[in-house]
Amino acid sequence: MAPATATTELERCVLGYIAQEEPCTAYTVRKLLSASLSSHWSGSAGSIYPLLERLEKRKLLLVTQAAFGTRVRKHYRLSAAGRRELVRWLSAPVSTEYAAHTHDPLRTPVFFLDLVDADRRRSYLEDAERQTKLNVERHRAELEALGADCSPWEILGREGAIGELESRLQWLRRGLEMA
Amino acid sequence: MAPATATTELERCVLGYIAQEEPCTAYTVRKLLSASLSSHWSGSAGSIYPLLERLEKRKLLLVTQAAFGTRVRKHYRLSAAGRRELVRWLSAPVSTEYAAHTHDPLRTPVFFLDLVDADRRRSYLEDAERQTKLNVERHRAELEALGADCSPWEILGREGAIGELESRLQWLRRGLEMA
DNA sequence: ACAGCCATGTAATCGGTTACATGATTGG
DNA sequence: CCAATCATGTAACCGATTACATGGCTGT
Repeated sequence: MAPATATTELERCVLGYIAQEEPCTAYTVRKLLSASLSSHWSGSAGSIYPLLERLEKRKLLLVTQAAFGTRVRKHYRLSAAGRRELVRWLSAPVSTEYAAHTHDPLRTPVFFLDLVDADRRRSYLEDAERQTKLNVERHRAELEALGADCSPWEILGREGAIGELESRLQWLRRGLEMA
Repeated sequence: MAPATATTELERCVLGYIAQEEPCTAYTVRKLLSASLSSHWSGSAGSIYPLLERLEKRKLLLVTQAAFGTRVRKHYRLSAAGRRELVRWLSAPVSTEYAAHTHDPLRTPVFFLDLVDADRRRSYLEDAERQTKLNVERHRAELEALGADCSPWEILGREGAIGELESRLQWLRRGLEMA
């Protein structure tokens, strides 16, 4: 009987990080998230520390405490239940909501571009293209800098993000031809 | 002096909808959002009614009330300030945070696929591919059903979503070759 | 009459953010 | 020794979600 474990995307992502890095601390997780080139999650303290407490309370994590001056430093590992939850996430079926998720903050405005003049349209699309190109380069550089020790799935994941940006770029260029 | 107008993406999107449909009601906006194939926004009552109140309080919207039995029905239009805010959104420069946004809920798990066996990897990727393909078809059908009366930018926007899904699909297929 | 949809809202909750407070460690 | 950085948290807020409550309209 799975107790209706409504796990958020971020919670599962953190489970994944911990599985790869265990034993590790909250700070490790935060650094991984804030190092990400995607602005989707910030890895702020206010999100991670309570999240880890939640996972611990749900017995998905095992904690070992070590002295750290006056404070304690907690090292997290996955529990058996945590590993099960992770495996569940990494198995079909994919939630239909996740599959239906399409979103691009640069795209939303495009739906309304007929409301402004051609100059503004051009300047919007040009700026969007310029910034997206920069981001593609950033992602490529990071991918290249990635050691050969990382898993092929890590590489594939990063290539997926690059693919997302490149399709966006190509699409913006079609927009520019129209503008 | 713009008074530090921190407008959310959803707020601006609603401004855009109202500009296209004015005068219109909260319900119109809700229907537009919930009809969207993207699961990013739900258009729930709890989000839209308070949001419109906020925009009204900030003088971005003009309201005319009409009798509706005991209740009132509010018709919204853009104010001059609302139109300015909208134009600002539809002009460069694009916020760097928006430009850096890359996210795909189907991709995140892929980073951790080395943690499970080949069977689960395959089943995950196959299911993801199947569902994504379905979504591409849904989007295409809607695009085709779209009347010729809509703006070319509306069409471009929808094609952008399709492009996002198609790049995802292509990428999932590369994953399947690896799995 | 009443079932079912159209339409407007509210309340509780939730998962994140920013900003703040504070302690420990390291390098100049 | 002091500044910067590493590291652990907390508090206030915020914008969304779900669930609920209610009223009005329409067709049978």
